[in-house]
Amino acid sequence: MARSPCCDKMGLKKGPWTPEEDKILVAHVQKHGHGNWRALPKQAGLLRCGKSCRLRWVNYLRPDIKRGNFSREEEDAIIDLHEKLGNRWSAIAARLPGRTDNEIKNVWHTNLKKRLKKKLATPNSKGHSTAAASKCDSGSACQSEPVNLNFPGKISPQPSSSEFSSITDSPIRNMEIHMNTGIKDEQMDSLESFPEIHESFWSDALSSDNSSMPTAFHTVNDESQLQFPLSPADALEVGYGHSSRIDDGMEFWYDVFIRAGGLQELN
DNA sequence: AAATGACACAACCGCACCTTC
DNA sequence: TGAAGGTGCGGTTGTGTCATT
Repeated sequence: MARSPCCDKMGLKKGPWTPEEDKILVAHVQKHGHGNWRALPKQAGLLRCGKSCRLRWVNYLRPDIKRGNFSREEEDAIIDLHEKLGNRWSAIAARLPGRTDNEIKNVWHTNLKKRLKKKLATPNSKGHSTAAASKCDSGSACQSEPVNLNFPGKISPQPSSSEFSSITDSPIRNMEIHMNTGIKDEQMDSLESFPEIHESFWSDALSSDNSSMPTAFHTVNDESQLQFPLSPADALEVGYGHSSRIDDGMEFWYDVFIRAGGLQELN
C-alpha cells in the first residue's frame, strides 16, 4: 500500500546522532522501554523520527552490542551462514550474539565478499562449492544445483522446534533436496567425481547435534511420500543438514537444504 | 603538505510483512 | 475483508578516516 515515509515530516533532524541525543534516547528506553517507536521521539523530546530512533538503538546504543573488530571465527561463521541463508542479515545476526545485521552487512560488503572471491579465485582452493558461492554472491539465498543422489532412505521432515510446528501435523507430500558438497582442498585434484552418498551419511548428518542449525529430518521407508523436484516457489524450507565424514582417509563435507512442499495441500 | 582514492561504518530510504480496526 | 498504521529488513548512500601519490 502507498504510505508516506515517516521521516518526511518537516522539522525532524537527520544525519549523525549527537552524544546528547544518544543520552536522551538511552535514558528514555531504559526508563520506559520502546513499545512504540513512532511515539517515542515525541515522548523523549527528540527531533527524530521513530524509525531513526529505532535504528540508532538497535544498531548502536543497545547495551548487549559487542563493539570492535570481528574475530576470524565470527567472519568464518558469517561466510558459512551467508552461504546457507543468503542476504538474510537479520537471520545471520541472530546467530552471532552481540552483532547487528547492519554491522554484518557492512563487514560482508567491505571485507568478506572480497575475501571469498579471492579464495575462490585461488587455484586448488574449492572451499565451499564454487557454484554455490557465486550464487550466494548475487544476493539470493544460496541454492546449489540439485544433484542426483544415491538416495539411500527416504527423508521426511520431523520438525524439532516449534518454528516448524505449522507443518508437523500435516503429511509432507513432496520434497526437494539441494546439496552442496565439497572436499578438502588438497584432496580435490585426486578425485575424479564426487563420492556417492551412502546411508551412513544420512544417519550421521540427520542425527548430528548441530547447535546452529535445526536437524529436522529422519529417514522413512515409504518412497511414495516423495516426489522430485519441487518448485522452490511452492516450497517451504524446513531445515538444514551439515555433516562431514571420513572415507578411505579422505574427508568429505556436505551442506544439505531440504524443502518440503505442497503447501496448498498441507494447509 | 595537498590532492586523491579506497575503505569502513553509520544512517537513510523504500518496501514488505504483520497487526489492528 | 480490506484499509491503515507500525515495525523490521535489505539495499544504498553519505561521510569520516586513512593510505598513497
